[in-house]
Amino acid sequence: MDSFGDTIRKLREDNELPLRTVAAFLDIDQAILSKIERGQRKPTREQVVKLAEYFKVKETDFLVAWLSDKLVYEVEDEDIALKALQVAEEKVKYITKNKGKK
Amino acid sequence: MDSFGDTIRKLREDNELPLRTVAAFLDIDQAILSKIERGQRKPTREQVVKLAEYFKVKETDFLVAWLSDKLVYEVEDEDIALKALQVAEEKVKYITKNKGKK
DNA sequence: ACCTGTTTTGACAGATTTTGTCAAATTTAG
DNA sequence: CTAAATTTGACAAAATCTGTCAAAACAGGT
Repeated sequence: MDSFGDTIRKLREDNELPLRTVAAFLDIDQAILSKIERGQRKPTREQVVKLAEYFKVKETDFLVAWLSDKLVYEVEDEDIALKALQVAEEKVKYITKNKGKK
Repeated sequence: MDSFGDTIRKLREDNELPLRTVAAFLDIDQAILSKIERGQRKPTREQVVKLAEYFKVKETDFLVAWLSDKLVYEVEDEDIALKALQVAEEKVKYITKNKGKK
């Protein structure tokens, strides 16, 4: 069960790229990328999109990994985490179902 | 499928209380409470807890409604919203399962 | 129409969080 | 030991959050 950070670290290491190179492509300091890879910082949506492009991964896959990480982060110190996620799921289903109506 | 704001508005109106009164209990301006009820502002965790106390509702129920609202807010303009929630659910299950280990 | 109390709106401000830079320290690989 | 790569932490600018305040809009009663 890898976090987004784990994923891009593996990709970067498999391609034997230094932080510097990838960070330059993202237009940020390598310190930030280092922290993102280790889960100390959350990347922005734009950075995730760029990373998908850079590593030639389906953008949607990266976005799902990133967004779900954010959700986990948001609920993780609540013991009602699971329940909240499930209720949120129902709400989203309800909302998309009634999209455009009324 | 009510949002947290809908819920407390109904409770307040059922008890025929003006915004002023409830807002005073929360120690905020009534303008904020008005916005919270209509979903224009997100209440803080502490406010949710106080509201549960005020309306004599189980704190957990309010926290679930509140947290799930926040989650919906966070994903709602992504078309991968549902998938992200589901992945987040898996991650949370995985994390709580391995709590205290390693 | 006119009061009176309630609610909503929007401009504003202070506090907090996010997002990043930079340089120094640490780690890793020869 | 050296050189490159990575990590750490102090700091700053920008963005977001949380609230106040006063004016505008609304609702009900007389």
